[in-house]
Amino acid sequence: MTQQKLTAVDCPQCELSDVCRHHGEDVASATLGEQTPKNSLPKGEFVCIEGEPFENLYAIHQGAFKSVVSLSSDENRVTGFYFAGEIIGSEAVCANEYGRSVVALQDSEVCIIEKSAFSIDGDDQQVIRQGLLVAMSHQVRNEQWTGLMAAHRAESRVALFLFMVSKRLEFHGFPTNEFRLPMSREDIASYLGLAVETVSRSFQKLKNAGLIQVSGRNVTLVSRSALQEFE
Amino acid sequence: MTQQKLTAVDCPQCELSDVCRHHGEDVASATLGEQTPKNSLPKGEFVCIEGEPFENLYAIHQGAFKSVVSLSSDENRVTGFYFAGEIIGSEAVCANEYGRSVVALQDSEVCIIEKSAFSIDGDDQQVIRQGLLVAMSHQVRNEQWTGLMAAHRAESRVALFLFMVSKRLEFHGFPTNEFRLPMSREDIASYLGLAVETVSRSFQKLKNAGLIQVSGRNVTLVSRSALQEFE
DNA sequence: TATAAAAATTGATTAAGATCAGTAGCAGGA
DNA sequence: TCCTGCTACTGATCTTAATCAATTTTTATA
Repeated sequence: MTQQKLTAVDCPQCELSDVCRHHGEDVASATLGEQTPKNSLPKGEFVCIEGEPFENLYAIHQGAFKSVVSLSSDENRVTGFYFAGEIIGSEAVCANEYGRSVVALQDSEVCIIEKSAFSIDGDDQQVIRQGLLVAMSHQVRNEQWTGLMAAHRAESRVALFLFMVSKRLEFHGFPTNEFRLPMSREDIASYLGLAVETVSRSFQKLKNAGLIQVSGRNVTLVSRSALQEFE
Repeated sequence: MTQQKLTAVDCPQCELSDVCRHHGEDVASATLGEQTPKNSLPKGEFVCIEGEPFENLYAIHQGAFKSVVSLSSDENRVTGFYFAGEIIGSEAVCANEYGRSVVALQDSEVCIIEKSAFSIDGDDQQVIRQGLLVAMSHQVRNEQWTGLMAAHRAESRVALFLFMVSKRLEFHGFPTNEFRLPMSREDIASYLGLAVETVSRSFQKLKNAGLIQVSGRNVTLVSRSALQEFE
C-alpha cells in the first residue's frame, strides 16, 4: 500500500529506545532488544485531550499525528505535527495536564511511558529521565520552526514547511526526498495560518519553479537546499 | 527607574531553584537558601551563539532575552523571548550545540547550570534532572503560542502576543496587567512575521478599541480575557 | 541639559493573500 | 464497479498588510 511511506522506527536506533525499554511493569520480563508493548490507534483517534489530566507520555513507533488547540468555541487550530520516533505529551509534565489534543493522522502505533516512570517520587530511573531530557530538547529544537513560519510569504512558508518535514523524517531514518504527507491541505493551512486555497497555489508555484514534484499528498523534493533558501 | 518593571525572580519560589541550588563546584559551601552565583549580562550581550558547542544552560534570575536565528546572510529572525524564571539553552541538549543565539534585551542576571550537572556520565543528580524536565516541559508549552501567532490577522497576532507575555509574567509572579515590554517594536514585528509599521498600527487599533493602554513600551491590559478572545 | 541617533508613528500607494464561487479528482463504502 | 462525499485545484474580486516616504518621539551620550 502507498498509504504510508513513513513506516515504523527501528526501535534499537530510536532516540527513545532507553525510555521505552526500561519502564513499566514489564521491566523484569524484558530481555535485550525486546520492546514495550505497542498500542494501536486507528486514524482519527485521540491520544490525549487538551486540559485533561496527565497520564502518560507516548513515543511514536509508527504513524503520524497532529496537535490541535481550541481557540474559541468555533475555531480549532493545528499547532504541530508528530512523526515516528517523536514524543507526545511533554508539555503536560509541568502543568500535570495536557496542553493540546493530539490526533492520529493515520493508523499508528505508540509506546506508552507512564508518568510514574519518571516522577520524582518514583523509582530511581536515571536512564529514562536522561532519555526524556534529550527527546524534549529535540522537541524544543523542532518547535522553533513553527515560529519561523509565522514570517515569510505564503510560498516560502510552504517551502519551509516541506523542508522541515524532510528534516524530521531524515532524523528518524526515513527517506527524505520522496514522501507522502500524512496531513491534509487544510491541516497545513491551519498550521501555517493560510487559506487552503493559498496552500494549494503555493504548491503549484513551487512545482512550476521546479523545486518539487507534487501529486496530491505525494511529494518529491527536487532540491532540498533550494527549498530552505527559498525567499 | 521605570526601566524594568520586570524585576528578579524570588529564588526560593522559582521553578528552577532546585536546579540552581544543587549544582556546580560550590555545592559544598552552599548553605540553605544560599544561591548559585549570578552572572551579570549587560544589554546586548550574547548568552549563546547558534551553532556553537553546548556548554551550559542558563536560568534567568533577572532581565529578559530574545532568541535569534539567521535565515540567510542578510536576514535574522527573532524566534522567541525569555523572561525571568525561564531557561535558556534547552534545545542544545540533544544536538550538543545551541540552536539559536540568545541576546539580553536589558541588563540581566543568569544562573549558570553546567552541562556536567545533568549529563549521563556525571554525578547522580536526580533532582536537577527532574527540575530540568519540568522546566523544559514548560518551554514546550510556551512555544506552542508561537505557532498560534502564525495565524490570524495582524491585530489578533499582536493581541495574542500581549496575552502571552502577560501569561508568562503571571507564572513567574510578576504584575500581569501593567508591564513594560523589554523588546522593541522591530523585535515584535520580526517575531510575529509582520512589518514594524503594521505592529505600530495594531497597537493603536487595540488602544482605540479600548483593550489596552499604550505609551511606548509601557502597556496596560484593560481586559486580558478580551485580548485572548480577540478575533 | 543639549544633541545626535535610534525607535516609533502616521500617511499614501502597491502588492499579496483572503474570500467567494465553481470545478475536478480521490477515497471509501455499498 | 459505481456512487457519494470529501479533498484539492483554479479563477475573479475584495480586503489586508507590505512597502515607500516622511515626521515625531524616545533614548543614549556628550
